[in-house]
Amino acid sequence: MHDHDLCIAEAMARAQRRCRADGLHLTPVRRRVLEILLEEHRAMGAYEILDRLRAEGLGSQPPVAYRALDFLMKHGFVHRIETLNAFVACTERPGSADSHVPGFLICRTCRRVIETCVDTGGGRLETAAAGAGFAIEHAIREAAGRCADCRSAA
Amino acid sequence: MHDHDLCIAEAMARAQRRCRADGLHLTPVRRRVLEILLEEHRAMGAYEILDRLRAEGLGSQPPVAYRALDFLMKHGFVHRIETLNAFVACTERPGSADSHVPGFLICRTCRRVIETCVDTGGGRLETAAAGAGFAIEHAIREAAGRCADCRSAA
DNA sequence: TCCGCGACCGATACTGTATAACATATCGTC
DNA sequence: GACGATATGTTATACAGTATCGGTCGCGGA
Ligand SMILES: [Zn+2]
Ligand SMILES: [Zn+2]
Ligand SMILES: [Zn+2]
Ligand SMILES: [Zn+2]
Repeated sequence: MHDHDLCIAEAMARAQRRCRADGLHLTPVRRRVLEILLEEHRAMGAYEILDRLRAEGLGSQPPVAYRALDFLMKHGFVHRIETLNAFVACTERPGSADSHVPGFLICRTCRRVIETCVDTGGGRLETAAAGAGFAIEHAIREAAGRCADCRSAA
Repeated sequence: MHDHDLCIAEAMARAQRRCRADGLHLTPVRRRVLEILLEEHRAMGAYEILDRLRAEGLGSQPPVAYRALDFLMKHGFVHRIETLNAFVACTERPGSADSHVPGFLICRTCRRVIETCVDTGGGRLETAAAGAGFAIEHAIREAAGRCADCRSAA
């Protein structure tokens, strides 16, 4: 069991420090989007996030949410889950400068996401790329399935 | 250099045999969608495929294309490229019964896709899944970058 | 002081992706 | 012919993402 309020507070404090240190503007909208993703602790669609913002008077149009998400992704606070067209707060190395290569375990029932750092290089994909003269710029690994909680609940 | 007409004909013949053997209905729409993807030899959006079908009088509404793609994916003739929300004909083990785990090298310039079979098990993602009690049902690996042709063209 | 500039936000409108729901057609079986 | 299973036609709508314009605010320089 984990103290989720504390978990959120710490993550927000870390983000705050990182932004201050690097001269990034963690504006109210951006801050709140990150907070929402940390609170939910699961993958959320852009329009679901937008609904929250709207309810709180922080912007009601798609570009508001997408701009905030772009900022948060660019600086490593949030990841995009391609298989869901959704977004999740980084739990592994949030805001790390070297954009780490994350792998995701995505529960198809509760949409909670387990993030892991995966190695690059040496895999079959990298071998094939080298053999074909293909220059990899960005790789993703995502696995769908069911988390421990949802399995025991069934 | 490869004889693309022959490449398509062989792939279609294989698909035909497989469907006959397994009692699957390779109907005109399904057949044509597979053929289009083989001809193009790159990732295509559902609506791009639909435009072709429409021009040929084979159906004009989104569900027509999506249903054909669902059939072709279900039986391993076509793969979905999650990072592009697009579809590509399987070139590795088309129609193989055991749904193989494909990895994709996706050129961001020409949208051509290199498919490779990647191993499952032993990777960090699998290790993390085992540790967390997460049951992986479906894993994907996609890498974006630039193919050899597009790199030498630049 | 005033101006220009850049960063952010607000809003409209649009494109693109995907599915729900219901109607129709076709075919082999009883 | 009635029936169930399968496939297709059609309408409507939900969900995802972008282009573009305009406004505001803070800040540095003429
Ligand atoms: Zn991360
Ligand atoms: Zn779950
Ligand atoms: Zn070919
Ligand atoms: Zn290319």
